[in-house]
Amino acid sequence: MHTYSQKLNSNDVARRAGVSQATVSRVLSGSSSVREETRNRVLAVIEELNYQPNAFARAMKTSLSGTVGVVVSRITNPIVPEILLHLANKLTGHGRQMVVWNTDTEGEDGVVNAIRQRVIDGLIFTAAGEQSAAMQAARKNGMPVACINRHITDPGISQIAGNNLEGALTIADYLVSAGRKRIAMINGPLDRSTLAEREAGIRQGLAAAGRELPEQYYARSEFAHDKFRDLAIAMMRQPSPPDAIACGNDVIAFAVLCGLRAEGLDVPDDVWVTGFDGIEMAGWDVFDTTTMKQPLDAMATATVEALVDSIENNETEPRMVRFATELVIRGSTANTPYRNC
Amino acid sequence: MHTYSQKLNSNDVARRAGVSQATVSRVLSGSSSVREETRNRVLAVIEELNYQPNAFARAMKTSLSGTVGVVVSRITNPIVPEILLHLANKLTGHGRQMVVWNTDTEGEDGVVNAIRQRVIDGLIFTAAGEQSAAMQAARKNGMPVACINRHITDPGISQIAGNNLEGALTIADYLVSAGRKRIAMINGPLDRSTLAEREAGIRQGLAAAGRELPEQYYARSEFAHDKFRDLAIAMMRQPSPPDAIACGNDVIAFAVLCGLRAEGLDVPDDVWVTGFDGIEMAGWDVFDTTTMKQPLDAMATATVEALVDSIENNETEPRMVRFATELVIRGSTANTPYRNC
DNA sequence: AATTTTTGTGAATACGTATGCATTTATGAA
DNA sequence: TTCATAAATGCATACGTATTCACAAAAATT
Repeated sequence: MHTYSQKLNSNDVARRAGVSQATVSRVLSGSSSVREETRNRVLAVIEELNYQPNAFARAMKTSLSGTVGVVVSRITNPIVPEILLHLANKLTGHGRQMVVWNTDTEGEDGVVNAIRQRVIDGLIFTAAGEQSAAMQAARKNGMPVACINRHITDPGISQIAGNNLEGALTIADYLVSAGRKRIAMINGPLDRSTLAEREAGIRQGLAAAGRELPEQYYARSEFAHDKFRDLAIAMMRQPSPPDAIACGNDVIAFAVLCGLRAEGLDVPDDVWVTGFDGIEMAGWDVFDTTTMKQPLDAMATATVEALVDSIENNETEPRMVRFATELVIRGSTANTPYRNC
Repeated sequence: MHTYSQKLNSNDVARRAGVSQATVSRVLSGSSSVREETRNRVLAVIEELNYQPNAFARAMKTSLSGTVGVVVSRITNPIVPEILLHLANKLTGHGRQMVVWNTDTEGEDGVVNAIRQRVIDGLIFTAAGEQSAAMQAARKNGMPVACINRHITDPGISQIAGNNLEGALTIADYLVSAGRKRIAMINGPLDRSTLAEREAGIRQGLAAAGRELPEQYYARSEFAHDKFRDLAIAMMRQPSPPDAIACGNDVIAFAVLCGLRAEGLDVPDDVWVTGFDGIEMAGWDVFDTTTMKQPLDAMATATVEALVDSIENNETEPRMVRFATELVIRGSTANTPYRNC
């Protein structure tokens, strides 16, 4: 038999330690100096009674909850859990919790309420949403915000992302220098800054080689596996199909590979495929996708640091960080060496 | 120019509406009866001032936060985001928020603290963890708990899962009746009830057909893509390789398919493969995996209902629900019709 | 009309912590 | 030793809500 841990408060601790409640509070928050001996006595009682400070009372006084919100657009997009994993690890390291909102299916009401009620100390955006209700609510309520893997025009907000333009330039150069003649691109919505920047990089890279991205080698659709798959099929059924398809990200590349497989085409013999992001699945044999790897771990670290500094130290200077990406060559392109200049 | 929404409290509303603070509280919580006219007047002022009740103060009084915790083992396992998506939707429908802990990399300290401090009203377990620190802490602190997609021996906890045994029996019957002669199984850790139950189902199903699962056709490893992949390769290199591999779940099946592809084997000509779960990716062309689909949406609904009832209505009777699964036949097995008896 | 019951409302209090202010104790300089 | 200064601690209060108790008014019952 056991009893639920009875509700203790700092007064109980204070009484037993022979100090005032204020001292207990000071020991816990470390805000003010407490004599070594007194501190140890209090800590011993806390240990002995198994006392846990009341998070709500603390939050009410400080207006800080220790919780950070994360807004994602589609949690089932495989890159999202990878990002969430890193964010959660970093936040845990700061003694913070993570609330997740999936705006795709939930809508934004939940986040907006949380912002207005300030039940979170700060917000991380993975989803686009420059003009989203959540972003506007955050701005209006003066809530610290950081964006990971997205660029927005507001210069007052910390933004941590990979260098998509440079990465895409490298991909274009890699494909051109490997002798690909008819390079195509399949991309997703351009209101996602990552995809827009990568497309710009591919176009720019081709132009630098005196090439271009002709209309019939370019296709774009909203974000849906089957749509990308069908675009790939349609593209390869053209009279003169491309011999390389650069995709806006790995997930698009997977869908394209599915389409090619459905058409009975061989990769890389018939056509090369490249992705972008370097998510785990890209290394699986069935995909084996050449990709541009983003350092998600470092990006998550930077994002959390920026946000936490903004929360704890009233740091107002936004941080704009671009991380270098790394070309990972795999079987979806012939195994040719490539020296990045 | 704008100002941040100034901090209002229920006293401000009360004053402006010409009532007492208690009445404002009653209007908001709906706990007690308020005259129609008074209520409307208060609501009008709330609207006018754009007042938001303070969630922390409310939480302190009621000892309820409106937040539910979800414990997952590995958020990057593709079935996890699918489950989280459904859970989040249902929780949002109940006006609740979701905190996620990924015990694989974060450890359990975060959850345990949250439990002890009661910053969450209830907890949903996706991860195993019958003997986990979090589960024990939840029990010790009398926190409402529900398990989805996992079975634990504690009969005092609501458990919602698919009928793994029946589903696996069906798979075995399907493979046998389709004429597969050498049926193998590749599985993950048996301390995951889902995998254990499915293995039992396969064995039982084979036995019912007068067959068995010989040692050389059975392999198991911890949960890691490469391990499953290598197990598949090793199994197919045997003198008399199997002509069908039943996998503990879809993700294992994906790894097996990767191994088969690496070996240059054809599916389903050389060997059939089945998964279990029916996650989205199983329908992608590169996998095209025959699987046993679990009704995750319904399962999530049942889980959240059980937990919320337990929280709000002090419902103590645990709910044990098993959902029927559905065989989805795809290209990883020859497209033979199957009549489930 | 007189009584009982119900309904609506206000005053006061408690939840558990952090912190400004006042006070005591320790420390160091003269 | 004496005084000035710094460090350590206690007292009291505020954070914003929910809720008990008391009471008045209205409704229902006799």
